[in-house]
Amino acid sequence: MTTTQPTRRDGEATRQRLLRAALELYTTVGFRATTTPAIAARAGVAEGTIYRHFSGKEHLLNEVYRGAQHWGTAVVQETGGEAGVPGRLLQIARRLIETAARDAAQTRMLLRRRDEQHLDERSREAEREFRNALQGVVAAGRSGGVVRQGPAELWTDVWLALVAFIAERVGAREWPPEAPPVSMALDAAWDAIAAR
Amino acid sequence: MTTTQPTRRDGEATRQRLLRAALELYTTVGFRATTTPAIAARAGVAEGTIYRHFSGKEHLLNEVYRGAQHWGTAVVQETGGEAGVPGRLLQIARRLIETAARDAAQTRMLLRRRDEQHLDERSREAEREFRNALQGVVAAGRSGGVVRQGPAELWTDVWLALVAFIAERVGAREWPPEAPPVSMALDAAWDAIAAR
Amino acid sequence: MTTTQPTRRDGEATRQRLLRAALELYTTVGFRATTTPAIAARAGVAEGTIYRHFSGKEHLLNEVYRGAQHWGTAVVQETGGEAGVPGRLLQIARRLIETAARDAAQTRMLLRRRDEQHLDERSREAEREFRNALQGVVAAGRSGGVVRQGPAELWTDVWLALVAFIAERVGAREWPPEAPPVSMALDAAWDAIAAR
Amino acid sequence: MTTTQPTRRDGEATRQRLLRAALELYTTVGFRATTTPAIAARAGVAEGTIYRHFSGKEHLLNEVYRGAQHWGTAVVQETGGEAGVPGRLLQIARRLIETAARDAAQTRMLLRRRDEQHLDERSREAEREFRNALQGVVAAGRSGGVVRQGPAELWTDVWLALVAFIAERVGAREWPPEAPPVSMALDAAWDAIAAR
DNA sequence: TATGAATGAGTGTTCATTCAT
DNA sequence: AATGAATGAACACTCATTCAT
Repeated sequence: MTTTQPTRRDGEATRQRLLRAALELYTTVGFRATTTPAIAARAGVAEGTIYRHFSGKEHLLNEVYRGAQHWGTAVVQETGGEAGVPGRLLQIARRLIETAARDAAQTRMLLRRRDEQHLDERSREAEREFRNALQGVVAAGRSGGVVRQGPAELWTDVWLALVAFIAERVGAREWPPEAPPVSMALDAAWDAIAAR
Repeated sequence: MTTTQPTRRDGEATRQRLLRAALELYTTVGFRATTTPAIAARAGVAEGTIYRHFSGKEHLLNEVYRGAQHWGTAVVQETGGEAGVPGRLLQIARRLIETAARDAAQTRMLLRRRDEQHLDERSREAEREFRNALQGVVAAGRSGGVVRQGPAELWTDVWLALVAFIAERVGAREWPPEAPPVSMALDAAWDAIAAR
Repeated sequence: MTTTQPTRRDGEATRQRLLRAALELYTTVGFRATTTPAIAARAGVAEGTIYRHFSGKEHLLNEVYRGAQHWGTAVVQETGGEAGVPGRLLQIARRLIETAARDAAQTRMLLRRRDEQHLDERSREAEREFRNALQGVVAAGRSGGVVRQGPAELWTDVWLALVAFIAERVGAREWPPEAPPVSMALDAAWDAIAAR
Repeated sequence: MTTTQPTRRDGEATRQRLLRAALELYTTVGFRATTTPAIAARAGVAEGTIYRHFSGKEHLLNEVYRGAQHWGTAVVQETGGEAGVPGRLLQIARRLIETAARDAAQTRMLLRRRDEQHLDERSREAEREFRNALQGVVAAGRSGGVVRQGPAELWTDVWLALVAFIAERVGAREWPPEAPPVSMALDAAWDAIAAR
């Protein structure tokens, strides 16, 4: 038996539970409707405990948001290898969609476009990193002539809008992650930005 | 006598001002953050006056939402004529985008996908009407072989996701309605659903 | 029967009750310990009602404070006539002490030196007006040679410190307003600042 | 062996730091506004540590208060010698004012008249001791005919009210301890209670 | 029809105190 | 003796809704 650290009352677990509770609430009802009583109840702690780990509701939102953006950035960075740009985008989309099937909240948090007024500078920076990582892939496609002419930023956003749409459906359990509409919509996403 | 009833202190104007104020607030800050004090202040009436015209905040939201959906349905129905399906979709998109340039709120309200928990059955019905009207166009394209194989519903949603993306940019004044990115993205929207 | 105004629900009465409740609490337990539930309970209204009349606890404090300072200024201005400076100061002190006997809160609020961090600029200005009015009397005494040499401001503060001490005792019902200690202490207050 | 006990991890230092931190906070922001997080932070210990040394916030306040009163009593007792009553009072006042210049908190705590609701019986007793010690000096003056007729208690309070006023100014660094207003006000304090 | 004072449930946050370590 | 995570009651304040005018 490898005991898990001499335990020291472990406030880290509480922190994680709070982050998870907030993530789930934010992505289902939005920031305003996510109340501190609800977060605490879902995390199974007292309301005051939130403030031992975060300076406030907004701080908690930002931590959660940042986590999702970092994860998204990692997803982009981990793909690649021998695949060409279309294949790499497909890998990324598949990873996001698979995750959405298991954990709708995380993907939703990554792709959502809401409550931006409550995000701080570091969060926006994390978002930019994710976008830039993805845009790097698209720009490579543009250079290679497989992506349409025009700003890579535009095609990144177009492609992402469609992937977000698919992930939302999968996250909502309307589509299984391997169902035909997913593949069809992924084809459409590529065709939207592919050079003709 | 065709005059609008003379004696009635014409609360209709008040009603319209409330609808407009609510529309603008909903589309910028969301349902929860749209408070009755804010609606009343923006409409220039007392808070209690809201309840002369609507049974509550939720009722007001639904009226506003329904108005936008009906307008969207009308936009779809008014297009057509001799144009083929691609041309007709383009007409529709252009109408929505032009409106977004002049009045971001209306288009945003039509295309937004949020706060659905607060919508009543009639509102959902109005939304379905709009979707169906548009889907009729797309389905015609499918029958005509110009739209991809697969469910018309799917291609309607895909196309709409991209038009919503464009309208949002235009409504936020990031793109003028006639700027190149608009046309490019509209092309992409069509290519996403066009038969190859 | 002279009816008191067509009544129009009269929110002014509520405002006055809130001011009075706050005055009494502030002068007995201090600003921090004066809670909004306590103010509302003492005024016989709901807690939310406070915010219909004042922007917050701090605003309410300032209104109350200003009221006391204005009253103090009026007391100084209403005295005078044929009496010399010593007589005039005595008149002022007597008015303050009589009021303290009937209404300890008002005099306490006028003379208290606490919670200054919560006072706004207008309140400080009102305080300065009171001090200046009183200082005018003391300065006249200095010019007339009946008050000690040295800054009139200093002798104003010294005199006021002792009057505050007396008013506090009277307000606390430890001394009746006409009891010997009051007169003796008033003599002492004058002797403290009188030219020898 | 005169060494301070060697093994004990000397929590006495912690206790002193807590007393000092509390003293400084109480005298600047008051009892209610002095929070346990603030006390702990200023003392450089964890919040829970407070409860190793004191049963609660109120206990801590009382210890601090008692310390100040005992110090005040000692100041009174250490003066005297060949000086007459006026000289002795002046010595006392000077000691208090000098201390205020170096350590505003201690003198403020001795002379403050606030938060009495939180003081326990022993604290009130300590306060009475200080007052009595001082009153002994004043009573001696009365017997000797140099202090006014009337209760010694009254003249003690009058004199102390003015010394508190001076000490406050000095503690607030508005007056240097040797500046002319200090001497003038000290003269006034004596004249207030001196037999004519 | 319109008002706006009043309400009370609910919000985010603070803090004195406890307790396992 | 010391820590600091956890608690829950209390706080200042907001807001959707009601109702007398």
